[in-house]
Amino acid sequence: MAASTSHKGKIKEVEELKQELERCRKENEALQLMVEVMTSRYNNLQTYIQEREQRTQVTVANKASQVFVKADAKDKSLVVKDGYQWRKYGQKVTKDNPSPRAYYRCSMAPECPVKKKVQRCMKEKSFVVATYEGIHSHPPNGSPRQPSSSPNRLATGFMPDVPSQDKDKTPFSLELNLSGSNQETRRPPPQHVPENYDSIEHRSIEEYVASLAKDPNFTVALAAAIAGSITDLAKSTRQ
DNA sequence: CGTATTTGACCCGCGC
DNA sequence: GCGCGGGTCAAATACG
Repeated sequence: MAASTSHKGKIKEVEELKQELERCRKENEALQLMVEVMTSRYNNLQTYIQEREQRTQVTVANKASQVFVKADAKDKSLVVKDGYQWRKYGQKVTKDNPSPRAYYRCSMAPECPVKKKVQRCMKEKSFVVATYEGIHSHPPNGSPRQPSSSPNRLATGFMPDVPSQDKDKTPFSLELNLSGSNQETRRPPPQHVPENYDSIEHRSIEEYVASLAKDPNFTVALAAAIAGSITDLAKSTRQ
C-alpha cells in the first residue's frame, strides 16, 4: 500500500498547489483592481490640475514656486535636478542666511524668461530651497538651446517639475506654489502651505512634514503619486 | 576656442 | 539724500 499512500500524497500536494495558485490569482486580481482605481484617481487629478493651470496661466506666470530639495549638507554645489538646463549668472550672500544664494537663468532656450534662486536652508542644512520665477517657453529635457517649435507650448507653459529619469538622483523634493493674497481663481491654500519662505525657515522641517501627513489633500496626492509609480512599474515589468 | 562659472561692480528700490 | 540689501551685469577665469 506504499504506492497508494504516495499517490494520495501527490494528489494532496497538487490540491495544495492549486489552492495556493487560486489564492495568488485572487490576490493578483485585488491588486490589479487597486491599481486601476488608483490610476483612475490619478488621471482625474491630472486632468483637474491641467484644467486649473490653463485657467490660471496668466496669474501663475507672475507667481514664484518654491521647491525643497534634499541634498547632501557637505555638497556646496547647490545643484537642483529639475529637468532644465540652468546658467548661473550671479551669487550673493544674503543677510538672513549665511549660505550664498545662487541665481540661475534657464539656458535651454535663449528667450526663456524663467529664473531660479537656489539657497541652502538655514535651519535644515540638508535641504536646499529653489525659488522659480516665470513659466518655461519650452518643454523640459529638450535639446539644449533649441527654441520651442510649437507656438502652442508658449500658451500652456511649463511649471518646474522633477522628470522621472531624474527622480532616482533626487532623493526628496517638495514643490510649493507661493500663492498671493489676490488669487480668487485658485483654491485657498491648505493649512500646511506657508505664505512665504520665512515661515518655512522658522519652522522645523519635521514639524512641516508632520502637518503635511495630517492633510487629506496631501494624502490623496501622495496616493496618486504612488499609483503612478505602480503603473510605471507594472508597465516596465510587462516589457 | 567656445562655453560656463566666478566674482566684484553696478543698479535700483526701499526705509529712515 | 544716504545707506542698505537684493538682483543683475560683465570682465576675468576655468574647463572641456
